[in-house]
Amino acid sequence: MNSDDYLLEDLNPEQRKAVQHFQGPLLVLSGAGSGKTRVITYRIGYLVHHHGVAPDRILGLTFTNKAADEMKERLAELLPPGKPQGRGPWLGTFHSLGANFLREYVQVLDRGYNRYFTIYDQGDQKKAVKQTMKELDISTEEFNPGMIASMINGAKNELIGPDEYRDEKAGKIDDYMLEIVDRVYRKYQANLREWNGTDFADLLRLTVELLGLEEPGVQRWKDRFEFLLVDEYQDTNHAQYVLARELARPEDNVCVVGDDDQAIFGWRGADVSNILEFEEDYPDAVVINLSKNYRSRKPILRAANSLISNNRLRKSKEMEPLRDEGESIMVYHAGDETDEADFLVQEINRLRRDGVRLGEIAILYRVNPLSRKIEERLVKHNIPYEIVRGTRFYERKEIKDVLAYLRVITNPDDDLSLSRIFNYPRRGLGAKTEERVQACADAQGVSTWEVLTDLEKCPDLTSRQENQLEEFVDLIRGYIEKTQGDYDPVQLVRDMIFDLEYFEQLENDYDVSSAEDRKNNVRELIGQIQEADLEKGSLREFLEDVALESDVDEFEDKGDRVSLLTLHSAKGLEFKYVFIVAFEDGILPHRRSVEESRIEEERRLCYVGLTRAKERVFLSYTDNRFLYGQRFGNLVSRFLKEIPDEELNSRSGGGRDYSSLRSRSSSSKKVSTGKKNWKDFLA
DNA sequence: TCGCCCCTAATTTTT
DNA sequence: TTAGGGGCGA
Repeated sequence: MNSDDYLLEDLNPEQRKAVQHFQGPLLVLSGAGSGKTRVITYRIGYLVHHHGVAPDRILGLTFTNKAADEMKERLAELLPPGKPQGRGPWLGTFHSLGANFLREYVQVLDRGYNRYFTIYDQGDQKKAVKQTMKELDISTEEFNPGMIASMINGAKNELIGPDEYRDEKAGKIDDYMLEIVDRVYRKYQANLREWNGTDFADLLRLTVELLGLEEPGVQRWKDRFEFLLVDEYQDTNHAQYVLARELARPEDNVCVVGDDDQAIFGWRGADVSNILEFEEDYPDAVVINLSKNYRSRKPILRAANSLISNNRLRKSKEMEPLRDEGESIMVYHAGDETDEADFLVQEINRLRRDGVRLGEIAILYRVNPLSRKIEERLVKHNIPYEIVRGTRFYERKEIKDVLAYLRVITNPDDDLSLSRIFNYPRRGLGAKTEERVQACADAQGVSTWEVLTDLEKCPDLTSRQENQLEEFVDLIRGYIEKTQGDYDPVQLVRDMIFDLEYFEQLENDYDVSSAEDRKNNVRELIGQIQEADLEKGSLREFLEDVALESDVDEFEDKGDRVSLLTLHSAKGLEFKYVFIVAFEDGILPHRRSVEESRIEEERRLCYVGLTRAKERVFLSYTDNRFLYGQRFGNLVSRFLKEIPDEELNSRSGGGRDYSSLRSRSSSSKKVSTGKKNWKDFLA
């Protein structure tokens, strides 16, 4: 025994095997509640302490910043004094790895990108696509820009570039559509280059492309990593799969950790087959199944096991409950959605009386609007709650506005950000003016800023327009100049907001409380810039990473509250008591998933929900649900009968008599027959 | 150009 | 129900 083997003490045999595995490919199937994070962090610790691997030769890839941060924390506790640590392992998301790499090497691609490229998020991307379509005279009514954007993303995630798109997709999608997407994709990509911008998918795609080049710097960077760990491997898309594969080469010291039963992001390009086929990709892979569940009481786990066994596309395995028996799953048949919410209130109060903290309770739902009614009743009964992941901080309009100003200042070619601030706060530069300037820029193949700084390039502007444009250019130029020498970024932003009369604009556009919220958000942003503890004179460092960090709630004080969240965002979390509401066909499984025959992912979603619970699960449904302004007659979820009866404990609640509502709803033309079935919805 | 009103569509979310 | 976008009149 080595003195470093203290790391192995608190691991079970399977976990220990995963931690001790040294070189070569390793697949760790980590069921819910099996101690996955512990295995990953211990494994890194063990590589360093036992095998003497230099920490900076280890790369750990995650999906979220949160997961990466958590790993860093746990690892800090783990790597006790002893060896000088030097540079630590690289722990981060796929995207941040790509972004960092590209900032250093993107110019090697020689396509006009430079290290100050802007990273566009999903919202920006949609706008960019829309603008591109306008330039191409493609109707944004006939073709939904969001849909085109997601098709482009889909292609990028499959590493299909604009030049390959047509050939790759020919025959797979409708010819007409193919033609449109092909054109938009090419032009969109050309625009990104011109604007020195990338979207999220490009961070991966361009990284993969660059790694394929023989450039010595690139190869040195790549060879720096000797051991690779990938968390949540079931969520990788093709680009991420290839990226991991390339980075692992040639030694293939790659350890992937994941659970095919928790793959719930197929709709955004994640490909379960990456994990299902790992053993084919790496024939000499060692496979370890972490099947011991430390989290849930037996009834919960038996229910979850039974449910998920109905999936066909999965590795056959079962979680083994280590915890004791417990209470059965309560199924509540509510009279209507109000009755359902009151059931929650009642049960939560009961738990509370038994000494349960509210923070140990979660209410999970399939679609966000379901939270409304619940919130209403929780408020009414004075139960504190928190919506986990509402609108993300960096997606708020006011934050995007301010960031857009900062981006334009550091990268004026960023047309998209420029367009965002062009007339906000309003300065009399309307859509027509913008359109005209953009058309000039487009015609000459240059960025809008280039045209703006030389208005002669754009002949047919009225003198009034010219004056206003010049004023705008002077404004931006003023800020650009301020960033040339030494300056205090926080002061710059404060001055800018003051000069722009940005707060006044907000006050003008929103009611008092909303404007106040928004102003506070801007103040919060300034606080974050301050906290970022910038090197003297650079906003750039802050802007570089800001697009990749959407974790909001770091700064909010977490009191003792019930958590309300979607099933998707519950992944990776655990609570003592879990309520899953609207356990109804059409909602879970969702109607659209049923229509598109994607039941298995819905079942996994349900599985994820159940396995969040440590002590007890409550399922509720109603055949009388008011949602989207209509009343629906839903059936209980088909998943209910996939859970053995003996694990269930059913109850029914009263509801109002809805037959009388028929007359009332007849005033609404839409609902003349009272209740509707999901089947009829949008039929 | 601005602002209001009407219409429509409505999973899931991270980067 | 409600948010967001487009159309239209001032």
